[in-house]
Amino acid sequence: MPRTLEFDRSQALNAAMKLFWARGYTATSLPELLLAMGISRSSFYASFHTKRDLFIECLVLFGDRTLAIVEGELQTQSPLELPRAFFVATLLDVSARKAKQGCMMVNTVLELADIDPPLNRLASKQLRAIESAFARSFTLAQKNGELDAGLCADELAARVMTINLGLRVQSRLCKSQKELEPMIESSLSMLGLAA
Amino acid sequence: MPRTLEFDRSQALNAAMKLFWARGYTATSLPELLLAMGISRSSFYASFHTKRDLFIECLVLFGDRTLAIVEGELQTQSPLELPRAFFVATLLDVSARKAKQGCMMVNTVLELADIDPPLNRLASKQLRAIESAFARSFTLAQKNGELDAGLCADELAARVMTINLGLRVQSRLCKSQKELEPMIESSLSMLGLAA
DNA sequence: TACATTCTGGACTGATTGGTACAGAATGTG
DNA sequence: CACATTCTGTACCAATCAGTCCAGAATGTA
Repeated sequence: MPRTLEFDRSQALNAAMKLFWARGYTATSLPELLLAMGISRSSFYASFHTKRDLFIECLVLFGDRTLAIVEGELQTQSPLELPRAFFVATLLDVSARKAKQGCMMVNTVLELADIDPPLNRLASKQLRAIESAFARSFTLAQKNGELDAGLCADELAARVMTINLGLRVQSRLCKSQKELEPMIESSLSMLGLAA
Repeated sequence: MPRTLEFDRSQALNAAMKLFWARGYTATSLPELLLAMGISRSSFYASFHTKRDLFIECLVLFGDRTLAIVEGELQTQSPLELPRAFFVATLLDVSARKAKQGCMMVNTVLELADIDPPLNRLASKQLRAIESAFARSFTLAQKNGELDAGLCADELAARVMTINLGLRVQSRLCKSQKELEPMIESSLSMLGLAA
């Protein structure tokens, strides 16, 4: 079995994800993808099948990484600190470029809601997975007595998600990270989780 | 000066806006637009110049109408009731189809942020105009003593806007209006404006 | 070194994109 | 009725789109 693959698949996938993340599905053309991924057309179709298949793979990658951030913070942070840790990790502790790109799942939902329902459902599902992770951590906090058991953990998680979605849109507006920081503080105080 | 225009310009513009609103800029093709507007290619270019020019006109129309809703509610509602009135008017007191379309300005920002900066700036400006209208009404309420003068009116308006953006994204997810209603109540209680 | 196998670059396809050109239909004025 | 003017339908354009195809380059095995 001679001639091995001449490019790093996961590296190419990562480059594609960056591009889709920044420019969306429709506006990212195949030639642009090939250039960013550093591969040729035939290698592309041999390894990734279609543009849409590649997009799905990128979306899953992005969703998994985002979920990993939440789960990761859960290891070291108290559940009450989780929303702040998540906002800081994804909006402030990243390059200005990444912050401006917002969240790939949110971008996808807004771009493709009426255009490609299956992709919309996939992105929605991934967002719900993140919301569930928050809900689980709040339930845990209630059992530990860290969090008032009167509040419904699911509703609190839903509030965090609405705020989160709002902040993602704000980060795609002209706003710099300097403007974003007080917004995050303000949001946390709305949630009753201020410092 | 013989032969008058054979179509209703504002009606055609309205049809175009509906389509752009639902499907976004890139995914709406010229043939689709012509069909929805009920005019032919030459009439289109004679009256609207380019697809992009038409989109700008639609975006301005949408922004003006949204702002008119805020200003309109201001005539009859107390400033403290304004956020609820706005959410209800734009998310619940509309058809399910319209609710699912979200907000055209938000959709535009997310679709075109990196693709067409001038359009992004236009949509951002329109969103800021709405935020300003909220801020003005809160300042007024403080002078009337309806609202605690300790709170900063601008920051309260910014909070309303973040929540608003979050709800617009939620409305583009699979969520029905039945699921949206408790989210609105929950959001108002975060803002300290619950019933 | 020779072969089988696998990958790669570039030419090509048909469809679709936004935009233009122009002939002819329609209508108000004289 | 004739003309000038304006609008509209259609054919057309170059560019770009995603996707296919195949000749030839590259490499592990024998």
